[in-house]
This record gives sequence, C-alpha cells and structure tokens, in this order.
Amino acid sequence: MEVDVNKLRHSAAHVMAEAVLHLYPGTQFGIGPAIDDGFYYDFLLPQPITLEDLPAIEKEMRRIISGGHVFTRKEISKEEAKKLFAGQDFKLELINGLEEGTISIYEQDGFIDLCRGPHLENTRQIRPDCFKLRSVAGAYWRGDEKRPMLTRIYAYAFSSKAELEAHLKMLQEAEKRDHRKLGKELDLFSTHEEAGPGLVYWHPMGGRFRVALENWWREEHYKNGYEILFTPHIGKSWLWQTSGHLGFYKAGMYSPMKIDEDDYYIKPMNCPFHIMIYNNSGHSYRDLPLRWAELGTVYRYERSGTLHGLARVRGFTQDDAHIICTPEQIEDEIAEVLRFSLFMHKTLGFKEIKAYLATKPEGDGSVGAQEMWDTALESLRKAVDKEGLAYEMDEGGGAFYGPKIDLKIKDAIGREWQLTTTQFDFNEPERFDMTYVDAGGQRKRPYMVHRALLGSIERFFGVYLEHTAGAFPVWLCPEQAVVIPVAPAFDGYAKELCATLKASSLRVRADLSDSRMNAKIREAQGKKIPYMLVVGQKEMDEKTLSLRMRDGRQENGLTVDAFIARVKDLVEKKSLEL
RNA sequence: GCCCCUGUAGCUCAGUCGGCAGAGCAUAUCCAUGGUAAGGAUAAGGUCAACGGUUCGAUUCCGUUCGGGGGCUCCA
Repeated sequence: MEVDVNKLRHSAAHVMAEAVLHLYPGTQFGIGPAIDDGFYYDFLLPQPITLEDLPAIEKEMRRIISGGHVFTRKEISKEEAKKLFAGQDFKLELINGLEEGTISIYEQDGFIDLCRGPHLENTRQIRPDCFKLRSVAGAYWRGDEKRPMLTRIYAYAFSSKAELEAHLKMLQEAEKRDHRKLGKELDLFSTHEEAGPGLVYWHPMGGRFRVALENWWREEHYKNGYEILFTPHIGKSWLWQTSGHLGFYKAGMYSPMKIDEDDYYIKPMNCPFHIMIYNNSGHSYRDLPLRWAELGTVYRYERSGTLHGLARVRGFTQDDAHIICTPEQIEDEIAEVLRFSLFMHKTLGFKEIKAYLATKPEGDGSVGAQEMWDTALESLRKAVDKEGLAYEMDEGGGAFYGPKIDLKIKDAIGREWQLTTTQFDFNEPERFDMTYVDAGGQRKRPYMVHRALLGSIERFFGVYLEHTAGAFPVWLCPEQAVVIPVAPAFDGYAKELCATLKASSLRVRADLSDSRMNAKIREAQGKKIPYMLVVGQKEMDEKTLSLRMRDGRQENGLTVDAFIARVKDLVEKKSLEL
C-alpha cells in the first residue's frame, strides 16, 4: 500500500525520538521535521554520541516499529501541554510560541511528542528497510548560533526499499563525481593549508579549461553589447565607506592594509570600481544602457568551517557585470540578462533551469522607494514569463538594497545549483550620486543591476566537474586528444602527427613514455580525454590515424585532415557530442 | 566560529593492545618490437600534521593548535 512519504518521514522521526529516549534517558527534545530525502531530529543528549551509536538506535527503532503501535492524536490546552512537557525546555519554548487551541500531541508506544501532524496510523507502516540513519551533526537550536548546540541525527527515508536504494546509489554516484576528488585525479587544481585555506591554485590543465571558458565568455559578452573592464584589487576606505560596504558588509571583508597613512581594503565586490568609471564622466540618456562586465577576482572572509572545495572559498573570480540604464530600459535589460544566461547554460549542457524571485524584506531596513521596488519586481516577473521559465517566489528574501532573481540549474544526477544571480541595487547609485541627463535636460538617477551568469569561475568549475564527471565537451577539454604509438618505432610519426594537430590549434600531446599502448590508453581514458589517436605501421604508411573515443567507439583509417575538420567543427559549434 | 568525525610516502590506504614504519599506484633506471582499459625487474621515496604532556621509550595514550570531512549560519 502506498503511504504518504512525508507522513512516513515525520512518523519515523517520532520513532527515532522514542528510540533515543530509550537509549539515552534524560534527553531533551528539539524539533524533528521531514526533509527532502528523509528526516532529522535535534536532541540535547546527556552524553555525546558518534556515528558508531547509530546502529543501536536503528535497531531500537526497528523493534518499536515491529510492535505495531498506533499513532494517536490529541488536542490539548496550552496549560496541559506545559504540564505534559515539564522539564523539556525546548518543547516549552515551542508551546509558548503557539496559539491556544492549536496545540496537538501525538503518541505512539507511550511516547508523546508535541506535533502538528499528520502521521501514519501505525508504526508498522514504516517499512524497516526503507530508512537508514545517516549522520550526526551539530545544529544550533532554531539555527541561531547564540543558542545551545543540539545534536542532530539525520536519516534517509522513503516509502519503499527500492526508492531508498536508488537514492543511496545516487549518493554513491555523487561521491564518484565529487569535484575535489576529480580535481586531484585529473590534476586540475589544489588548495594549500600552509599557504592559506580557501584559496585556489589552478594547475595547467585546470588553466586550459578556464582559458577556453573565459575566451568564450568574453566573446559572447562583446556580441551581447557588453564592454569589458579591468579594475584594481584594492581601494581606499573612502570607496567602501561611500558604497556602504564598511557598514553592511564589514564582516565579509578582510582587515585593511596601510599605504601612506590610508587604509586600503581588498575588494569583496567589484561594483564600487565600476561606479568610479561611470562617475568619471557625465552621461546622457543616449549613452544608456551601459553594460560593463569584468572577470573580477574578489576576496571575502568565510568562516573556516564553511570552506568547501571550489564551492565555498575565500578568493574567487566573479563573472560580474553591472548594467546601468534608465527606468524605461530596465524591463528589456532584465529580459536580456535572462536570455543571455539561459543561452550560456544551454550551451554548457544544462537543460533544467528554474528561477527564484526574491522580494523586498520586511521592516524598514531596506532602501529605495516602494515604486522602484515595484517597477523592478514587475520587470523581473515579465522577464521570467517571457522566457517561459518556471519560478518560485521568495517573499521578503531580497537584499535590503533591491530585489533579485536567481537561476538554479539541475545537474546530470538531479541536484540543483545556483549559478546566475541578478540583483537590483537602489543603494549605491544613491550613495555615489550616479546621474544621467534625460531628454529634457534633467539630472536623473539611473537604475543599476548587478549580475553574474556563472556566479564565480571557481564554483562553476566545481559544479561543471560534478555535472560532467570530468568528461568535458571537446571545446572545453584541457586535452582534446593524445597520440599513442603502438610501439616506439612509431614515435616519429606520432610526433609529426601531434605537431600537425597543434598547428591547427588542437590541444593535443603525444604519449611517448615507455609504457605499452594498453597502458597509455588506460591512462588517457582515466583522464577522460575525448580522442585517443592510435598510430602504427599502417597509419604511418597511409598517413592516417586510428581513432578511439572515450566512450569506447572506434574508427580506423581516418585521414588527418578529416579528423581536424571534425574536431574543429565540434569546437566551433560548442557541441556536447564527440 | 560552533558540534561530531578525521590527519601515516605525490595518490589510495594497511599497521603498531606504546618498543627504530608497510602495500598498491605514480616516479627513476634497466629489460621488453608492442594494435585499442595496467608487460617485467630493480631503486628511490615518510622528523607517521605541528607543538606540549604522561612514560625508560609515543607515530600509537592525553591536551592544545593547524588542516580535512559531515552539519549549523551565511552566501558567488
């Protein structure tokens, strides 16, 4: 029988709480909700527990489940609830936050928990083989780091064993694709604790990928009416004071360095520099829109515990741009950014893309007239509609300085990643007094929009490594081909072939090491090189090559020209095929 | 930053219930005339993350620091 997976997860969480209480009397209970792939429960335990304690909890859960206990709901008064949960400080706090008349409790096997429900009818409906305790983690009570740290136990749970197994398999696949692992295996990048954690070193092969990507990025930006800027890495405190960053972003910035009595800060963002260029001269409405892009490397303080491979680092290069335009232009400009972003994602092979629209935060901390927020939001909404994008609203999720729209892509194994972000800025144009002269000779305040399409080059590289499992499309491959002679006697022809291909701008190398051909093929397969060009007597005589592709397909007797033409065509089209 | 786990050769990992540290891959040298995912031999390679403590003796036990991993918070 089909059971509601959310009910199941939530019910299993209660069972886990009961099991934990049996094994660790005196435990205080936090909350235990259902999540995307299972559930968790937060506890304040009388003693620390580790991964090794999970099997015992799981066993106790199975014992409880097999008891066939009924989940019963009861509605009680606030007063009763307080009595019932006496000594459970977290529960009492929750109860205090609830309205009288809305308090319900659920009981199974004598274990009572404060809960809105709904739940399954019987513990037996939780199949013993469709959940699995995953991990222990610290989690602050109500996500607030000033509150006590509870112990959270995570679990996977699905309505069937098959689904659980499929999920575990996906996780295994994710582990294989882990960009940190692939980065090491393919010798693409590294970080060095002794030289500073969270700072990325791009190795030669990672560098080739980056150059190919950035060259394309620049080309497309010029095609799309952008200009490319280069700005300094540090700026005097005046700049950050004026922009407001020293007020609202100080925690993300590094301590200043002193140069000739002035404090200079390394940049966490590129925007103030772009504004300096804007304010360097007067502007007419005829100049607008201005689209100014920069692959700008910024540095931001991230707490040590949050650093993660290429996904969260302390120095990264944003594919940043600022669009400065008139109110009349804003709608077209936003639509254009979205269109450009979708074009890039699709070229890179991402098919599913979703938008998230964040609106004005509650309270009076935000800047900009209500009218500007409304115009901006309207343009964002129209743009997503125009592109036929699915979107979700994030009410109150915008920054204090403007609404934003983020795009998330789905990768090859179904995970979502945020790459593109587009944010209105009602703050800096004001603070820097940016103006243009309109058709009537009036000085007006322009709109400014920040946008990053790939987000940061570092994070994008990480995401793309996981998406492709390291098997990049030919146009982005650090090494597109490797020439493999079947024996040392053919090294000469291999070198000659390699030189010819290089002359045609292919990224290629000849493997003249003293390994045997089989080992060379294995090595090239491991590096996910798309083409292995095997050459021996026959190829040397005929001036051809034997082509082995990384997907295992093979074509013999290809002429050199035919091969070059084929690769050039794929590169030209940014094809995802081999 | 906080909670839990963790740190042995370039990489992946054994191991020492406290007694001078091991394998495979990679590297170097030599042998090998080889046709689509590992040919063979030899050698070299580690102050067992750092610092402090307990001990006759610590890589092993304890503590601190610094990394790494899973989370919390934040975000590109």
